[in-house]
Amino acid sequence: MNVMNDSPRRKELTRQAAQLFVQEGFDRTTVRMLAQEMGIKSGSLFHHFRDKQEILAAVIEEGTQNALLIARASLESCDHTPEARLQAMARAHLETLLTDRNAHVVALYEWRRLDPEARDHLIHLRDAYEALWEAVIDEALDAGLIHGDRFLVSRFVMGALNWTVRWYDPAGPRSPDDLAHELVAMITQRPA
Amino acid sequence: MNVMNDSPRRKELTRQAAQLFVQEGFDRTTVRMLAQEMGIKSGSLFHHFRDKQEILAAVIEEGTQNALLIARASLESCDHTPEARLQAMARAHLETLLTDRNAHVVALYEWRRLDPEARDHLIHLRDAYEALWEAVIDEALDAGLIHGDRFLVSRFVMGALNWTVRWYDPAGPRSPDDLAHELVAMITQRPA
DNA sequence: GTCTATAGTCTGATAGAC
DNA sequence: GTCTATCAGACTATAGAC
Repeated sequence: MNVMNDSPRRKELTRQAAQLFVQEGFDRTTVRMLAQEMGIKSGSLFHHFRDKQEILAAVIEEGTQNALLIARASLESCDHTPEARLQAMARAHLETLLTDRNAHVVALYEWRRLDPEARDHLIHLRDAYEALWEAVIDEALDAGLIHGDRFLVSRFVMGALNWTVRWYDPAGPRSPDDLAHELVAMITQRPA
Repeated sequence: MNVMNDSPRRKELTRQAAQLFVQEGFDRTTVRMLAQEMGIKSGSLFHHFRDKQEILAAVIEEGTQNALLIARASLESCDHTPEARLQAMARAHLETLLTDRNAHVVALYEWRRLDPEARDHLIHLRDAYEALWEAVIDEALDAGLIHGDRFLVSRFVMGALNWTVRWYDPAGPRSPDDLAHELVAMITQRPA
């Protein structure tokens, strides 16, 4: 069994697992469902992953890493104003949540299902992503664009964004970009 | 089996189930765990509830009903300004989520685990609670206290509040009331 | 790398005595 | 209203052939 490799095959299997975990939740997703989605039998799955937990860890690592990369790229290609940077972060966050609709959602909603060892391994990645957010929030606070406690504002903003997964309708009239714009408008107190 | 009764016994069992559902999640909570928490054997559990699903429905009904009652009471005993009312709603919401720490959390986080019939039965209760929120948001919008789209502002505010469950530390320095105050300050753009 | 077959465990739920 | 005993099915994971 190939533990901890990064083969393209494993990446693809991880992507398919993510989709099922979002649809059904980790606990309700059986190894048989995963295998079927991947077009193999359940026994074969354990050639690629040691156990079901390792699949979850792979999905969450992929989801957080991806969110981090996209957020960084987004920050590098936007205007250098606090408001533009805040908006870029919100848009990037929503796009990984609502457009890809898989690994990042799993990272947020199934984090508690990780066993302690996997959590210890992935917590640094998660911290890096949250640190990026807090830096951008800090800039907005320093510029007087928003007000309040840095820790609480970060948590509230991320919470508002994370919860969109529960109600957002991709077929509806609003794009993730619209949502990002409206959220920033809400906390910077400008009419949308 | 006593389906759909409201005996004090059943209420108490529902309360204990809620605690386990929050701790472990619905899927990972077995009927044996529930029975043990209740001080009976697993077979006896089915005298009070038809099946595991019915326990979940009872918890969610209890949690939403309670949130609705507390929110209404909170609105009736606060000042009649849009800001005070917004704060009262936020405080009530957080108190049912973070202080009771059971049934309302289950209502929010395990809603998707309800089977379709139970969802149909409970959706009106949930709608009533959300309508209360939207009314208070509307007042704040009309008064110019906040800006934006009524639907989006409601969803963002509720998301920010709901996500506190994931990070709030009851042993920390902040009370639910502090959080409510900071959230309202954030969206009304006043220094905390 | 995938298959078949299955071990071993846990699950929700039922039956019937008390 | 609670108990004991148990069923039938589903679950993760393994073994060994190809």
